[in-house]
Amino acid sequence: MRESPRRPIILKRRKLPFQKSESDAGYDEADGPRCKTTLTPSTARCFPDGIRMMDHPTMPDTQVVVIPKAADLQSVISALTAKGKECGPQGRNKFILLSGSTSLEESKTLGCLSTEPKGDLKKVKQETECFPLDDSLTNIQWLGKMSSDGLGSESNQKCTSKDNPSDCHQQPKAPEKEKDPLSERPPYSYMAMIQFAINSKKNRHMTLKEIYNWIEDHFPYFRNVAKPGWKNSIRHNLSLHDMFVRETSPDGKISYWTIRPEANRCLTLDQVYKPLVDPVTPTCPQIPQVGFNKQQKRGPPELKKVIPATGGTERKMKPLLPRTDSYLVPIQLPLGQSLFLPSSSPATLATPPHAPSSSTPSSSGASKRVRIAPKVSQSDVSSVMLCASTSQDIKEEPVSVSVTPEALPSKTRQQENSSSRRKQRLVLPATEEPVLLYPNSTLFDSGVVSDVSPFQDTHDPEPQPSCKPDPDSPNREYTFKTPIKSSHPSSSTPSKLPAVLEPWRITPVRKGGMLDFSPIRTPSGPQLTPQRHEHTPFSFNSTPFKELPLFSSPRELLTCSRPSPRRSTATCSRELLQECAANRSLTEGLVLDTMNDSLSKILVDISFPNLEDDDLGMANISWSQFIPELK
DNA sequence: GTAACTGTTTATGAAG
DNA sequence: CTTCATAAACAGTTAC
Repeated sequence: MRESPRRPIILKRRKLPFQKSESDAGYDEADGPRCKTTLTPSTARCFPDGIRMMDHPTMPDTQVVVIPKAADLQSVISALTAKGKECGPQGRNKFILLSGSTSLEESKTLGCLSTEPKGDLKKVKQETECFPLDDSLTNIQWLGKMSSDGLGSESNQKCTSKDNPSDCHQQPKAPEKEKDPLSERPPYSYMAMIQFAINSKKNRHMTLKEIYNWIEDHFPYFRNVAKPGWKNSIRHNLSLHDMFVRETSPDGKISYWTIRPEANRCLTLDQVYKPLVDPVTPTCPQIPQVGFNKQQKRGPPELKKVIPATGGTERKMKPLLPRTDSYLVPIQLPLGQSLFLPSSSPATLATPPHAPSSSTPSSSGASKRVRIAPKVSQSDVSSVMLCASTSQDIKEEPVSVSVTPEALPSKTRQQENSSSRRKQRLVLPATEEPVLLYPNSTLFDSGVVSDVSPFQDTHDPEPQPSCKPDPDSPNREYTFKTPIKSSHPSSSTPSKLPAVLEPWRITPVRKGGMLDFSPIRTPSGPQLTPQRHEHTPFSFNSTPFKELPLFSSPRELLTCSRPSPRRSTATCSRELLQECAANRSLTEGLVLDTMNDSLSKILVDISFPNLEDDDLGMANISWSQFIPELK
């Protein structure tokens, strides 16, 4: 490496301490009084009947909101948004949304809503819906009232739109920059630019060449200034990040790249580029939303840093990171026993005893670098993925759909058997799409039991059709990624903390093609099938996710409200899970905390499988009844 | 066969 | 310690 890479602005740290930082207060000075967290009639504005809100027992800034199924989610979100705004950063501005049905059968966490004091709500989205998200929700413009006319500088917004005329309006022409846009490197990371490129297409897939072209077209720097190596970097990024999925055309002749829908925030260039109206005024609405996280403390200085010394009048980019800066944090809702029903699904808390250490990247000991796992065929990979990616990068944990060798095209199989280094597996055409086994399983041993062998070929004989995303969506079969992406941390940007080590993060697949991000573990039932490993269709092992402040367990999260060291959580987590299994008193979920991040989407979905048998009627039950802790 | 392209992986360093 | 950029080796594919 001869030259130090210029770190894109977006690379600014996004990670946030889970606990609310006092420094955050710096952004809300303009806001009204901090609201007291307790829900009062004044704060509970216009919520449809049946909505229950309660303060989270341990998270001072969070409230649990139970929304009747019939309720209009959007209106609720709007109301919550308003409420969050009122509350300001010190108030309860995060909401765990639980959908409540007349019975709890379908109750689930819809997501978590985090609001910003500034009022630009972090939207909540029912991520069980198909991806990619509708632009209305994924559009980040809400983040900062941005106007696309500020697109600027580097993004010369040339409307190339050969493929996508819509790009023209999507990426409005930027005022010509005075500054020699041709020689200025865009402040975006390759990952971001790739996303911009891919998202600029309606079908959201692009060939490598198209990506090159798009980038060159929109960022002349790469055409005119950058060394040829930038293409290598593009390829590298495509391969490296889980969010990018390579697919081939039905005829197998064309290879194109897509973004995993659940990881796709549908970022487009105009969405992240915003002029800084008043560079010296940190009160810019966007600022609070910038995912500067730790750097937020420094606030303005950081921001200034990204302002061109010469220009100074505009912020080069909206510090919205396409990756996950969001914080998916596990939560656990203490629930009455009644909520725990014997699982009809393989979901289980019965985490097989395993030695997480063996698969833990950190377990490599002193080795600074995580070694890449040995090449394994995809079919051998049994990894568990939790998918809750929200960001660009969310660095998704590998999703692993176990594919039987038979399911692979012969060619692919041959490659697997060959000594070829090429490990990537293409997304298969829908017709060849591998099916999941045990779709309901929420726990995949393989991932968990890494000590045994994460690469064991499960050879699950019976594929399951469930969890089949839109056939046209890249969302199908993420498994055919390289092992590095799909199962183990390895690479120049090593993935950390394999999801498999944290069973509580495992997401079951829900039938009907809907994603179910529920990490909830139900007591292991008879269905617990040890062989079931890898079949989560989506995994969130992309970078962002890895960045999440992880808790060894939801309990830890709730009780500690602090980030815990990532790498030493496996054991604890397992123990906790076992404990949970024992007392059946916990419901776990993930909370995506976007409070301090740019992330706007909530990808949390906690489901309560098998509650249909439960007699509880949500409509008639107050959470406080079975969640005493929630007062 | 060869070059070019594409994709994967490893390695390293800067910045935060 | 993490994230990202960069470089490069290497392998598979494709076009000529």
